[in-house]
Amino acid sequence: MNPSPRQGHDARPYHHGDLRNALIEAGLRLLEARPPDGTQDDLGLREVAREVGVSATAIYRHFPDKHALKAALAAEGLARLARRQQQASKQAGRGAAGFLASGLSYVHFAAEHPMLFRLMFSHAQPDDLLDASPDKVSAAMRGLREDIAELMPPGWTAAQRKAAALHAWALVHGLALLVLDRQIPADWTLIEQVLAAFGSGAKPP
Amino acid sequence: MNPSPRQGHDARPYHHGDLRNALIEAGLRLLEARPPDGTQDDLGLREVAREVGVSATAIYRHFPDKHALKAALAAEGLARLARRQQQASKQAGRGAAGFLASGLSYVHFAAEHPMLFRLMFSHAQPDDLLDASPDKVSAAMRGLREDIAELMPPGWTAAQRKAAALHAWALVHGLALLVLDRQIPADWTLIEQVLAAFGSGAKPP
DNA sequence: TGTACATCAGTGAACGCGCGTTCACTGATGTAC
DNA sequence: TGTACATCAGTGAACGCGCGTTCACTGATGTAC
Repeated sequence: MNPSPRQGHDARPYHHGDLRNALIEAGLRLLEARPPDGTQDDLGLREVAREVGVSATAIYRHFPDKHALKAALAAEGLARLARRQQQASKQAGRGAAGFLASGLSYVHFAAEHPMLFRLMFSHAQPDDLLDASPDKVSAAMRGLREDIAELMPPGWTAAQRKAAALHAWALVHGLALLVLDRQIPADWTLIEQVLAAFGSGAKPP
Repeated sequence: MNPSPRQGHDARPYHHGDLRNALIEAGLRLLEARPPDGTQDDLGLREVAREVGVSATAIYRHFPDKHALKAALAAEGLARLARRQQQASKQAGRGAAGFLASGLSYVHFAAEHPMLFRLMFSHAQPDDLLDASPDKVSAAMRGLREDIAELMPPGWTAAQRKAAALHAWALVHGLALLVLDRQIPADWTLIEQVLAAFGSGAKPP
């Protein structure tokens, strides 16, 4: 009958069994609140527990150790990036416009969630994501790669397609990190121009 | 007369007045010895002192704080990268071959000194390096940009040149970091193929 | 050449801190009879 | 409906650790006379 079984003084920001989700959300919140320059190095286990309002040791009911918690955060970030890219390219249509939208959303995501973006790639499992497919990072990348495939003339060889896909990923990834590390200004007109030139200029070597 | 004034029991790896250099070299050595995955987060002040064989507080004679020490390491790394790029492109000649050599040396440097490369960009001063010039990062980038300038058809506008320079930098930077984060294998044939295609395919949008 | 003194690079103890992880525990919830 | 018991999420104290920085100091080197 009582929807809140923790007698009255229960003001926790999560319901029974949801501490795992609450921890992930808290971790994301802390990452968002961090200075984007990467100065404040590491997300702390105790820090996340504090944010949720729970003892530090409670985390060990849901994650074997600190690394597992961070990996879960990275996975959530990758899922969100993938969702955003798919959404952007679907909305823009196929072909060059889709590629531009997808690539721009990649850089935008990094700029808006700098510390999460850094965490995603420092905790993604090492794997050849251009060939091997069914893991989370490659899921996040699939949208971008499909758009690139659409751009390529049908006569291209597999090697040319692979090189073009790598080129596109490296380009947006490099742009994202140069913006995050403040090596270039977040000049979206310029960035869009670079991506658009790549999308429209694609041709076999 | 005595070339080693520190009576006999002087087995320090540096000469009088050279502790600053010894600290920087020790820091570089420690960075080289670190796992490349970025797992071992931070270079410690005490750690560097230990490597030189000196008390931790001795560092404060030469650097105001930990950040200054790391900035000096970053500056040294940037200088080495710049030297290497200039050397590579000079040897390969001007034009597309020079660009390819310069870009490849960028990615190679990152792959060979992963933690130093990361440090360089996490401690470089935030600045617009595409326009503003006379600092250390832009010195490191100048070689690459000059090679790109050589590639561009004379009829290009300033905006097109700027976009192409950014494209080239983002491309090699992205490739470097994807390799460091093990998102792609260190497949040098493939990487060279991507850079060569970019170098030869440059044309105005 | 010898003495007095200032300089200054490096020392070592101490500070307060936050960290990840362990451990034995508490106390509410769900189940069996 | 009531009682006995197992489960299990979360607690709080404690561990050992390494960190950056401070402080008063030591002792060798260089300089002035």
